[in-house]
Amino acid sequence: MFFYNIQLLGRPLEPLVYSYSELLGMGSEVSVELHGRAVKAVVVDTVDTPAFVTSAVESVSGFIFSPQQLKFAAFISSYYFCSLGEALALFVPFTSDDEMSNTGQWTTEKSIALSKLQAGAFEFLQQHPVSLLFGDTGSGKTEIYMKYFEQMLECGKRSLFLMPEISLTPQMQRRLEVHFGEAVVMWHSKLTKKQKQKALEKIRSGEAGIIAGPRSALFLPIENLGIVVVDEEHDDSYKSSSRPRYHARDMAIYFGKLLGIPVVLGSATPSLTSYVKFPHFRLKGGHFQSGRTFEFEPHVEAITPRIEAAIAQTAAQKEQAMLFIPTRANFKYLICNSCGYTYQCPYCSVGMSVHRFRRQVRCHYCGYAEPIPQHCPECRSGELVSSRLGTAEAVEYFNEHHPKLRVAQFDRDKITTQKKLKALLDAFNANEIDLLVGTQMLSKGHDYHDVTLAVVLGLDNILGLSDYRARERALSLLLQIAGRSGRKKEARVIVQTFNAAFFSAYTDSYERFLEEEKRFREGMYPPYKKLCRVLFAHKNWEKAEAMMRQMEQGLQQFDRIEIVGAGKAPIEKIAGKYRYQILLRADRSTDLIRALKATKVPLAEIDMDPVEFG
DNA sequence: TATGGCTCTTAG
DNA sequence: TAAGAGCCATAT
Repeated sequence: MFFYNIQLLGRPLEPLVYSYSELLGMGSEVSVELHGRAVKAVVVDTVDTPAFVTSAVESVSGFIFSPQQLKFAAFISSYYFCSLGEALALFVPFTSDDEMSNTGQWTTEKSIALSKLQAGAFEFLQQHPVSLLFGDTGSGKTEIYMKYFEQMLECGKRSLFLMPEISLTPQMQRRLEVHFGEAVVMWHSKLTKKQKQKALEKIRSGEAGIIAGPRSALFLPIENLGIVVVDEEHDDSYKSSSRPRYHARDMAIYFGKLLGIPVVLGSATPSLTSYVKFPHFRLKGGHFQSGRTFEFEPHVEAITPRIEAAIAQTAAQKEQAMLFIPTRANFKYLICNSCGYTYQCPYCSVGMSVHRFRRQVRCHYCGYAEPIPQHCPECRSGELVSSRLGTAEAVEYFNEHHPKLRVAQFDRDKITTQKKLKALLDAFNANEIDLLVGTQMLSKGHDYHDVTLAVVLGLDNILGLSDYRARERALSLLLQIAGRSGRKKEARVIVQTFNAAFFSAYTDSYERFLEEEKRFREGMYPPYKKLCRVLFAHKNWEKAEAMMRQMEQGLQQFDRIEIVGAGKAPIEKIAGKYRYQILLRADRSTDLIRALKATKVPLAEIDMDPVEFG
């Protein structure tokens, strides 16, 4: 009988000991019984005969996690503070019915032609293990990636292409398939079981040459990988907001080092972190280098006469406009005009948003909804007035005041499926829509052919966040949205803000912003310092606070880390749980990890390199 | 005295 | 994470 340390997949547990009559290799995927139920698990160690009674491994699946995958998982587990079993659960195993065959034969339609500038960029990227392609929208970054993929295919290697969101995969798939046909495989968590199996078969057989998808694609069992490309590397969607709270861009870089293969990051508005850490190639130009004029209007978010006129005029010229508002629903808040009370969710310390069509107020954190209240529950006399304009309200406004204008709403409330997304983008590009009103969704790399007016509201709300990246986020958002316009024809960008001095200083050069932002971050924030957030959430606030204080005391023993703050989280309660947090800063992550490992208390949820501070 | 809901403990 | 034990409040 042999005894093994076994990690249960997806469970936050230390390894458990099981026995088996035969010798099992490290990384073997097995099925074991826990509480009378079969659970998938992985063999991670051999151990001596234990003093307690063990049960036997039920079955062996045949899939074996490679030494590299095990090493990768171990790194994720230690860096992001999760069990090895939780890290291993990220990886996609082959199942026994995935067929094995020979390596694929890849044929590409025709060689990808690059401009002189693009060729220069390509050469640059090839010379560095990790590099940043800092290219304006429309400057042809994708062709450069594709050239790299083509070259990989020629030497028999596969390429992994990461993008921030599932919603971006169909259009990229079409684009890749023009050149690479059947060698393209898209992977994401929303694929059906069948589609997943088909994709895995193609990966296993070697037919797949280019594997593309959002962050989960990083954990596919790809043999013979030659390059990893992380497109739109600045995008926060790469950071997982649940355990393991990994950053797929950072993990792609780690993985690339582990395999000894190049990693290419690409963005029109790169993160300061990548800009500082890696050599970059500046790819300028694109559709319309000077094809945008920016106008600034100092105003709180509202549809002003100037904006209304600009949109009407654009439509009159048979051209298209987009309107960005960082808020869903009709209004974000309902405020008492007598006592100033903001109508709050009973389960979360956030305001309820007004959804007039549904005649409801809804909490955007926990989903709780109720009929729109008529009177202030605090003073019982005041009227409730709505504030902070949202997309739905803007759409209704235009429907009412400009009935001939064809308006569509582009946000999470309206675009709930891939089908709806495609239908809307098709309609927009077929010129059946004059004005697209949307949230952050507008800023993602969807294809819009011919927008000549971009109106951007509410940036001050982002700039005003107490987040060290508020400036970076607000400016990159503006430039990403602006970049959706002016592709064929000169475009106008109207920015409603009281911070025109800030935005106007950088609209023509994100690079200049990055250079100046360095000074602001130096000695305080990433990439010059490491941050870590430790969150405590519990129904009982005393318990959450007690655990937080206990951990704070423990952390005070370490002198290479700084406790930036410890107390209530900015959003004190979500879904009935009270939240406390500790923010830590250090020069090196190893010091943070050492202190946290030694101090860990129950309830503590550790978020390394946080991107959210609420 | 049974039943459900909740919290806490523990898993091999 | 998920199941089981223990505890308390309330129904019966």
